[in-house]
Amino acid sequence: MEHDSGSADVYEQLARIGKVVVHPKRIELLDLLCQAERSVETLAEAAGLKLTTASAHLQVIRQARLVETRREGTRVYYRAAGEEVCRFVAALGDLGRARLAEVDQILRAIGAGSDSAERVTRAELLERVRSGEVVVLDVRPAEEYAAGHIPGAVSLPLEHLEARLGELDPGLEVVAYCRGPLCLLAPEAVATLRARGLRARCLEDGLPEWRQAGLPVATAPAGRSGRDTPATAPTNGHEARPGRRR
Amino acid sequence: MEHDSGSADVYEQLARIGKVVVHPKRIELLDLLCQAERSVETLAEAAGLKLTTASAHLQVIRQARLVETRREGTRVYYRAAGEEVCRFVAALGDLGRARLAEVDQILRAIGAGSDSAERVTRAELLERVRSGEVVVLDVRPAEEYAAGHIPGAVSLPLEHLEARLGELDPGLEVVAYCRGPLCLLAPEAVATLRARGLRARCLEDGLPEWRQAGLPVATAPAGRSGRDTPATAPTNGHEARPGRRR
DNA sequence: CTACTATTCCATAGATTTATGGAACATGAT
DNA sequence: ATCATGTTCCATAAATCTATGGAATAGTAG
Repeated sequence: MEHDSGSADVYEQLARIGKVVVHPKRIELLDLLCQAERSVETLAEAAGLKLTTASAHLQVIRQARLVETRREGTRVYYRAAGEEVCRFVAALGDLGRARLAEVDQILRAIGAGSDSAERVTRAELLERVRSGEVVVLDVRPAEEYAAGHIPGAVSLPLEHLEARLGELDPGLEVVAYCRGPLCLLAPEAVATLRARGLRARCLEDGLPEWRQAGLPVATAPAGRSGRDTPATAPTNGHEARPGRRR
Repeated sequence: MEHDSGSADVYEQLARIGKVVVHPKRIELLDLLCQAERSVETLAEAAGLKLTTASAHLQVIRQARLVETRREGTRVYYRAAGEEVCRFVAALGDLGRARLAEVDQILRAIGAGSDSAERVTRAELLERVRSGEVVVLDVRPAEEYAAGHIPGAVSLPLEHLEARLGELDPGLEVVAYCRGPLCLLAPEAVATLRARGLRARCLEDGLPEWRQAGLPVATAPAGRSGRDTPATAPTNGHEARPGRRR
């Protein structure tokens, strides 16, 4: 009564968004989509879902307008519908880490927890990469690197890390990054590297946060070179747009 | 495979939070709790719920650790469990306004939409209130004013606005604020004031955003009895000592 | 102690959601 | 045209969620 009917409608609308994040797999899908555009099949596989189930989930997310689609031949590519989506997912993760002891516990179990004294800040990384003191490692899957990465970073997906350890200059410190605070790829990579006697640290957060901080993002084919050709890949329009910050 | 089992667990935990915002009334409750601490009965009434239903919803929110409780005599007071909660609710609202045309439409219908050229920025308000050019009006219910308000603001709940119009100096411009971008109180107040020929504008956003911007928040009696020594320790001084209204 | 109040717990009927197989569609190749 | 592939739509059984009345629980006042 204190609230007009108008407000009630607003909350009803917002619940449409809530409906998306009530299911763990949908959060996972959304998280993946904040990294890069992907086809249904790829998403299903990455999230461990049957195809039809994944499609159903994607429909739910789509009805909330949190994703947009693009058709390429017979495939349909989904992508996050704007920066607010990524910001929302980030806020959800932050809240989880802050309030749910379980989340922090899980993360901490592999050294990704909040005992992050070991993490490199974005500012520090920017400075040290400029002076050539460190090598930046993108340990996410190659597609995600291709869709957008820190300029100058080398793509070395975690799954290939062991096999390609030799490519790293043992004299340089490694700074690894991945999808964000909830992602375990970089912490695992760092653990592996340290076990081999290399100096390695994680970047604070991941690529989405880097992007949201307004820092430059490069898109280029996944290759194994230190050099980058910041050519915009036409195969995905996700980060092609100059996205506003803040 | 690509994801370790650990990650799956994390998403499962985050879905606990999602479960809260899947129901419109729970979003509404959370929104109210970001303004001030409240008893179950008050919350039920404010959200238009039966008591047991409200209690049930609050249990769900509690299980996600998004609220904390405090017992005072026979009453139980709920409050938002930290600033991250308010930030999350704000992110949800932002996302809704950005992506769901329906939300913006509803808000716009009463002049609270994104055609906010008319809004006063926080910086502007700070400056102008210092030089005494404007009077700041808190049009939320008195309890919420008591729990925290912009220093120097006058409490004049919307429901009493018409009756107490005479108290306003017609020479000064009025800046009204309420709960935030989704709240309709201030826009309505401004509409009323303008209809009477007064100069009036809304503040951008509401008190939670003011607080999150790091600006000072005062807690004090609304104009009645009451101590104003913050007894609670959480991030923001949720303190209420209202004489029961009505 | 008893009476009373504010809240939570419990049981349940009714509504909604989920996973999934199979059918239907759209697109590109033959 | 026909076929193959990737995706969506549809139907459904199993699981989960919601609102609500009534009972149980704490705290307070006589």
